[in-house]
Parts: sequence; structure tokens; C-alpha cells
Amino acid sequence: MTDRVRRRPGRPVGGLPVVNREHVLDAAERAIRREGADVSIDAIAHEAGVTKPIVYARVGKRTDLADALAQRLADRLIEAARTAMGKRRNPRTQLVALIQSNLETLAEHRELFLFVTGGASEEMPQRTLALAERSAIPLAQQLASWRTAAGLDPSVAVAWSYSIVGLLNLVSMWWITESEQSAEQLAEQVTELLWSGLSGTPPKRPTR
Amino acid sequence: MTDRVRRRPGRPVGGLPVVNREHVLDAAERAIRREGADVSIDAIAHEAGVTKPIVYARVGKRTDLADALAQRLADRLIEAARTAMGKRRNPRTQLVALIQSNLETLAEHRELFLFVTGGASEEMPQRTLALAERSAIPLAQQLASWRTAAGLDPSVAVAWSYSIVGLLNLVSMWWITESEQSAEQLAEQVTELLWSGLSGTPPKRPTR
DNA sequence: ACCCATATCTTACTGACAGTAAATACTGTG
DNA sequence: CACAGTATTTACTGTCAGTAAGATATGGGT
Repeated sequence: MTDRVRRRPGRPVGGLPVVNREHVLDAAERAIRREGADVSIDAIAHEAGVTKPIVYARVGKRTDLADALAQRLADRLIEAARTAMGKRRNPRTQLVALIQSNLETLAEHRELFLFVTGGASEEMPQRTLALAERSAIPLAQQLASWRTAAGLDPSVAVAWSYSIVGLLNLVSMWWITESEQSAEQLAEQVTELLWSGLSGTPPKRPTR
Repeated sequence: MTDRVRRRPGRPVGGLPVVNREHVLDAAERAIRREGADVSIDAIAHEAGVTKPIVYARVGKRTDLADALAQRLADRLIEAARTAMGKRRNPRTQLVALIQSNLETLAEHRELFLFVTGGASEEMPQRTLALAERSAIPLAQQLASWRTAAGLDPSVAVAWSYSIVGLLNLVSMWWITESEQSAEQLAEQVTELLWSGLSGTPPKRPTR
């Protein structure tokens, strides 16, 4: 779609919209892949074969675009996690699979991840949380039902799911950017923390 | 310092620099508090009582400013954690104190936190990680020494500290923005996850 | 057949802001 | 007292988000 068709101003022949919202979002993803998270709206419009005001008409401002792409990314994360976990039976092994799929999916969509999390600094918290929320809410439901079934207090579920999502976000960013080790090994290490916790780690009598 | 002194162009009388780097960083923090994370460099310069090129001369570009303020924020987080933990003896109680002090310190410096984490989207990962790193590295050293002392493998320390820092970042952002519960209660919930892990939570035979 | 309200585009503008170049004024030294 | 160096401001450039204004096609009413 990089081959832009020169179009005259005015309503196109045929009377129908030239592109729909999904096409624009697809183009935005391609443009972000190509140019990075600081891509301009013009570049996205060009990729979509239209001009800037069309992008605004279809998806709204930059933050709305980030929201929409966050939704897509969250869906992919959840889907990838679901299939990866579905192959396993043992809960701890499922956790490893969840973490590894998160690492790999975010690595696959590196620039999109950065666009979504780093986008615009005004109303930043809402946007970061919007992405987090979409991953965290299904996770929270799962955790709550597990804990209820185990006769434990389910009220920790929301806090725990934000915890896990935040953990995965930063670990993924670190891994994508700096770390050398394999996704598998890292997933195992992180699982060890989330599964068993720190309780075995510090000495009985604190050192410091 | 909001009362800007009108100055003529040229070297000031006395020949000495009018402000130093620390003054500019202080002014930047005040401007961020007042105007939010999307503050302009001009606003920061005005707050410092100088003009834009001085800000550039003292601290560099916007990302350099974010780096410098990230350093300061990380120092405050570490310091607050150290004093909060120092009052306790029991390791688990220390962990609660660490988490609660993190929540409260970031709430105290809400806009600065957003400026530092959300600042500029190009080279985003480096900056987010730069902040994370400064908190994570001391933590990693502590974890590594604990685990060595306990006869455990210390190689997980780096991954674990990024995990914990990421967890704290998102949980803090969530708490600052949306959550109603007390810092104390949330710190207890998160501690429960980090201390004991998920192992007790899922059923023996997975439900789904 | 024509008109005009409406729909769908593009061009062209505005305003804000990051970053920098050029001009200005002071200092201290030979 | 000129001159090299230093520390400031003014004034500019370039980019880009977001929008207003203009151009062209459709389709129903008369």
C-alpha cells in the first residue's frame, strides 16, 4: 500500500469511502514497523494511501490511535497466551508458557509495543493503564476464580494481575532491548519468582 | 523563582553563570509539578529565570533532562525504601515497607514519574530502562548476596529485580490513578504475591 | 434535466514547540 | 585599549499535530 494513488480533491468516483478504519489501523502498524514509535501521522496516512484528515476522520487523534492499537496488541497477547497455555496441563508449566509467549509476542511487535506504551505524554497514565487493563482484567478473573475454588480470598486478584502485567511489561522491554539470554530461560527464572516467591531468598536474620 | 528578572543579552555583569545545572533541574521539577509531564522547555527555562538555550547548555536535550530527573527520582525511591526498611527486622515486613514506600514516593512525585516514564517516544526503551536500571541494580545486588548466602543460585537476581521494579511501576501507576484502597493494604497484597508466589493459587487439576 | 444538500476527499493553513544560529554584552589579559 | 573568550538573549528554522477551507461526486426532490 506504499504505492500511493494520486487522487484529486473531492468525493471519489463511486461515492464510497476509499478506506475504512481497519485499513488505516493496518497501515499504522506497518508504518510503525517501518519508521518506529515516533512515526508521524502523515507517514501513516501515506502508508494508508490517503491524506492526514482521513486518518483523523477514521481513528481520531494520536492518543485514540494508540488506544486502538493497544487494544489490538492486548488481544494478540491474550490469544498467544491462551494457545501457549492450552497445550500444557501443569499449572506451573502453564505459567512458564504464559510468560514466554508474552516475551515473544512483544518482541515480535517491538515497535508497536513502544508506540503504545510511549506514545504521548499527556494523559499518559490513562493510556498505559488502558493497555494494561485489557491484559489485566481477564487475568484477574482467572485468578479470582482460582482463588475462590481453592478457598482463598479472591480480593487480591486485581492487584495481582496489575502486578503481573507490569512485571511482564518491564521484563519484556528489558529482554527486547538488552538481555542476551533465551526467552525460555528468562521465562523459567521469572516463573520461579512468581510461583514460589521470595520467601526462601532472604536470610532469617537480615544481613544489613 | 517564577518572578523572571528581565536581563539584557550578553554576558551578565559579574561574569559568572547565572544558574547552574542543579538550579535548572530544580526548576524543571517545579515546572513539571505545576504544568504536568507535557511541560515545554520554555516553561522550564522561565521557571528557572533564564531562557531556553541556557537549559540546553546546562542539561542538554529533553531526553537528557528526563535522564537526569530519572536519576534523582530513583535516588529518592532508594533512599525512601532504605529508611522504611531500616526500621524493620523481619524480612517479609521489610518487603511490605519497601513496596509501601515505593507507592507513596511515586504518588508524591506523580507528575515527575510520568515525565520520566512517558517523556519522549524516540529511544523510549533506553530511557524507561535507564530509570528502571537505577532502581534495579542495587536491588539485584541485594538479591544476589541474599541468595548466595542462602546457598541458592544468584543468577536470577537481575531478572528478578527488573521483575520487581516493573511490578512496582505499574502497580504504582494504577494505584495513583485509579485505585481506592490504602497504600498499606495494597502493599500487603502485593507482598503476599512476591513473598509466597502463586503456587497455592491454581487448582491441582487446571479448570480450563 | 437540473439543483442543492450531503458525503468524501485534498490542499493549505495555524499554532506550538524542540533545537540552534547569530547577535549582544561583559571579563580579564597582554 | 584591543582582543580572545565566555555567558547570555533574541530570533530563527524545521517539524508536526490538528483543523479549516475548498473541490468534486452522489442522489433525491422538483
